[in-house]
Amino acid sequence: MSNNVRVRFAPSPTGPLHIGGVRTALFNYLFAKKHNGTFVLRIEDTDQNRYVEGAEDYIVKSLEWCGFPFDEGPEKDGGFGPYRQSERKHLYKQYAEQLIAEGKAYYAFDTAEQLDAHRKQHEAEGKTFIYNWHNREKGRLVNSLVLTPEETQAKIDAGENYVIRFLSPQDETLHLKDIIRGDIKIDTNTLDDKVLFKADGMPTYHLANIVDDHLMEITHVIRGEEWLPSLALHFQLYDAFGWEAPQFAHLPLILKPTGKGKLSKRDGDKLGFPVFPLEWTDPKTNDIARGYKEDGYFPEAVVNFLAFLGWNPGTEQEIFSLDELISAFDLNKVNKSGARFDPDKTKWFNHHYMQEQSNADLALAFKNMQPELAHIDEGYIELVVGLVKERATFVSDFWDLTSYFFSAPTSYDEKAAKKAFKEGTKEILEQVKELTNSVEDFTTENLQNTIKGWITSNEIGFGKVMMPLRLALVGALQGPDVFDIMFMIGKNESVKRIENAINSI
RNA sequence: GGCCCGUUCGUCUAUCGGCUAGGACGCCAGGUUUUCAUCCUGGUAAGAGGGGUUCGAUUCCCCUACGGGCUACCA
Repeated sequence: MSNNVRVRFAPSPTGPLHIGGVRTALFNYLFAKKHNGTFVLRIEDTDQNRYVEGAEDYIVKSLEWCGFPFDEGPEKDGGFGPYRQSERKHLYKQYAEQLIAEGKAYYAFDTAEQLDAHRKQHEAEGKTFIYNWHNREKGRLVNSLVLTPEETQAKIDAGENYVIRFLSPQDETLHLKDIIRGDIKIDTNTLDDKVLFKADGMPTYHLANIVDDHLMEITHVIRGEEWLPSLALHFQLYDAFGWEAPQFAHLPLILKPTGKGKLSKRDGDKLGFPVFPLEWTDPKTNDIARGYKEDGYFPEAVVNFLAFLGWNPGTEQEIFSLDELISAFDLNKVNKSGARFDPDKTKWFNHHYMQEQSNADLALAFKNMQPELAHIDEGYIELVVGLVKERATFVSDFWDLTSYFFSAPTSYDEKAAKKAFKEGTKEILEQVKELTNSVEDFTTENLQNTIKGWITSNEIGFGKVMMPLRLALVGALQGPDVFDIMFMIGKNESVKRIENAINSI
């Protein structure tokens, strides 16, 4: 086996990629790049019933948007393809049969109904049904261990449905190794004889996974904690085949922001945040699930907060670019316990990355989003964005923050008007209008000098002038520096808005 | 029910036997901005409980409690 690190992200195309899956992909990517290794995408579509149209494409697009595309995968063969398990179908059966030939697996003919009845009966008796030697002894199970070879062959010849099950040993203690969790001991007597090969001719996840990881020379399996209970089986399978097992790392789960359980789509709907990277339209119901991209998150922000769900560098640095993550990443620093998802912190990250975007890029995004801006000069939008971006978290915040740069206020905030428009305000605004008109070279600085100078020399009080002036220009008591606003909208528009205010007091 | 994993501020987390238990988000207060927001400063708040081991436990071990996952011919 080569020394090159090879990891794989192996989702099932059963729907949009959950944010937890994106995190798993990210950790695989970081680990691979950290060790100059290869990041493989493998599509695990062995369950034909759950296949969803468009899901694979969605997965690929999601990884691209996040900024960590795979090195090897569907349509990108690195010499280990094909990368869809449905296209590798022909590979698996021989391995299952090899195990049968070696006495490490066996045929089972039990129907779903029979198994269900067994489980129900055990439950009624307060016992646990385990499909292994416990029940074999009683002869209730129909498989090649209790039937004679002739009976077994007869059933197969008759075309009866069968599965192939792994024969797990009696009275053994397995010692499993996990990079994140250390050593785990398992008593084989608690293990089911898992199905490796299904009646429909497809392998189960367990078989396909082990065969493919071996054939694709995967060195490290980094996956979610929900797989931990399968680890014993997987180790036994490697052992049964005589293959060297990769190293395993089971990532902690991402939990709901509040309440019990792991993060689900419903939490996002309920608390108002996406749980998918990209928007997804369900092909059957046409239901739309929102995505981080469409909600206005920057991929850098998504990557940064995802990286900190279950991992941290051990320093006090929290802002990391993808490259910085690669050099800082370490599987040994991954936490064991589940991480609650915090939508507020993701917003904080987005606000941070907003400040790092260029005004030109933001202006373009803003313009594309806002129909009112269709005919506005991009250079102007860029200047406006530069004035307000520090107070925005999303591009979609811009319109509320800047609409008065593009059109005059049509009303004045009631509370603000009460505060700003008082006795004598009308006269003051008349004067301000005159002053504004008198400024020849209409710059922020000249405006400021003129109006502030006038306030000071006449001892009027800044609040009495600045508040109504702001309200006249903006319509509310908010926004950046008043003189910046006047400069941006220009002399004529400034004068017009002051007049409007005078007329409405 | 059975098996497995976990447990530090409300949340994400640092600490790898010797600390006034650190940082970030959130929240609160003050300052800057003669507006609002940003920003800056400060504050709030934690090692589940009980036993051990040890000169000394958040840190190691055991029990309990709680949380999570798995328990399909799904991945």
